[in-house]
Amino acid sequence: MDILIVEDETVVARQLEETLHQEAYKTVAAGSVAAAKHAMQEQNFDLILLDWNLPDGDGITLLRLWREQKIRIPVLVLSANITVDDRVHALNAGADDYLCKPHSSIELLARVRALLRRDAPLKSSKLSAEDVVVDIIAREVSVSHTPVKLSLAEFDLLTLLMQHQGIVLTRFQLNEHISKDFDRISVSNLIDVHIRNIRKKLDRPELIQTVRGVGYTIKT
Amino acid sequence: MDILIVEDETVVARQLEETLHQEAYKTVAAGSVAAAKHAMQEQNFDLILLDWNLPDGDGITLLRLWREQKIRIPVLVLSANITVDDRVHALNAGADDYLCKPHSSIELLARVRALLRRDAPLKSSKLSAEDVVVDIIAREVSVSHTPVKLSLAEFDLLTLLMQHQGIVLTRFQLNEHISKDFDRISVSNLIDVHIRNIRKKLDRPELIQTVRGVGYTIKT
DNA sequence: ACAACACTATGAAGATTTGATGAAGGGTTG
DNA sequence: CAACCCTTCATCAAATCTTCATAGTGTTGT
Repeated sequence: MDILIVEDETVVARQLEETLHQEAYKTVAAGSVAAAKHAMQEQNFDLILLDWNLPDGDGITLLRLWREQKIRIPVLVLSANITVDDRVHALNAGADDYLCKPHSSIELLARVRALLRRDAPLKSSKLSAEDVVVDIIAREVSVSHTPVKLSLAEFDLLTLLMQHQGIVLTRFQLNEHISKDFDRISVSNLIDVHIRNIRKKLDRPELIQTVRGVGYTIKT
Repeated sequence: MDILIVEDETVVARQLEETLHQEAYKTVAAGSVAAAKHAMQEQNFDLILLDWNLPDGDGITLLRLWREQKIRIPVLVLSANITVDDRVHALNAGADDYLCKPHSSIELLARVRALLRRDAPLKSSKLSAEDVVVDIIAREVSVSHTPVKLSLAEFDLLTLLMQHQGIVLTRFQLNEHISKDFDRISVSNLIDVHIRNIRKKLDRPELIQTVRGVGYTIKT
């Protein structure tokens, strides 16, 4: 079993490697996004340990990239202080599990074993409403079994709405989850435009309902 | 609005506080049953977030104690367990709502808002009178299981009346809750018109009763 | 009981707000 | 540079808010 460790702090990386070697896993360490990409081209891995903060980019972008390339290797995200929202972000981007640092070696090994077990396949990562299915890990959307291509923002918006079926989400809440610049306050109708594009692509005008004066929602 | 957070894991407690601070709620964290009791004697709270598992006792006992003391502050129970039994136990003990961990900040805030919107604690996020049900989180109204579409002002007015069943609300009070311009003092029969429209849409003329010379009310 | 009054209900019209939509500029990527 | 995506903007249509005039109903005093 080969495990790729993407972690910039060499001390932490070496600890991880030692722990994993205890159970005879083979490891490769990459200290940056570039190194991780390179390693992935060189070799096939069975599992990836991915640090959230990297010197030349962040883990979430890398993870999204892999998932878009249909790379379905289980990914265990590591983060120093993972907030509830980070956790949501991680799962949205296609992570299979997450672990807060610092952690015990027992905990790490338990999760690694769980992810490597073939008979326990990746957790159900699909959300559905009507005949629309969103696969978070594969980052694919389909309407009555026909795949539909959504852009990044469109996918994230649809996912958020699907994850909160029955709850009305305000434009502000929706905007917070798709914008990378936290400080920028959008006064435009950006969300409206994205929603419109989603509706057009899915050809299901009724799926996302407008709640006038409040926001948008997908009913249960 | 002051919120008491009873949670022993400091990491989780801090996440909760951060989330709540986003919407300008003031928070106090207590890491044990003893600390929670002490905090309750020091200060008045508008809402309590209560973890189910605590180091020196469990949440359900604490909740029962409070309810026996006629402490009627809304309590939102947090738990890692998802079983139906736990949920039933929590509601039986006097909890107002129930949330599983991990959860998104949006979900938490939605439920917190729903619970703070009323003065008298009620189970779950739904208000009802006769066969009319108002779901605050989904922002849906139904009459004998048939959904009814209300406008923003109509929904807010009906909600306010439902939250204060048995209490007569004056036009001034009702107006304050739906108007965005604080300074504008309505001298018109704006509220009357909204009430009329609600009555017409719900087809329940008796639900909202007119109290001549005072305002409107919904009886218990 | 009756009139005078005060308060509420109702219908409709005008004003305002909100969302939908098409198009276009700018940025990024391959 | 070509394709794609994000973002903004102007405009139109529709939903909603607000006002007003008038009709209806209960209340009070004589």
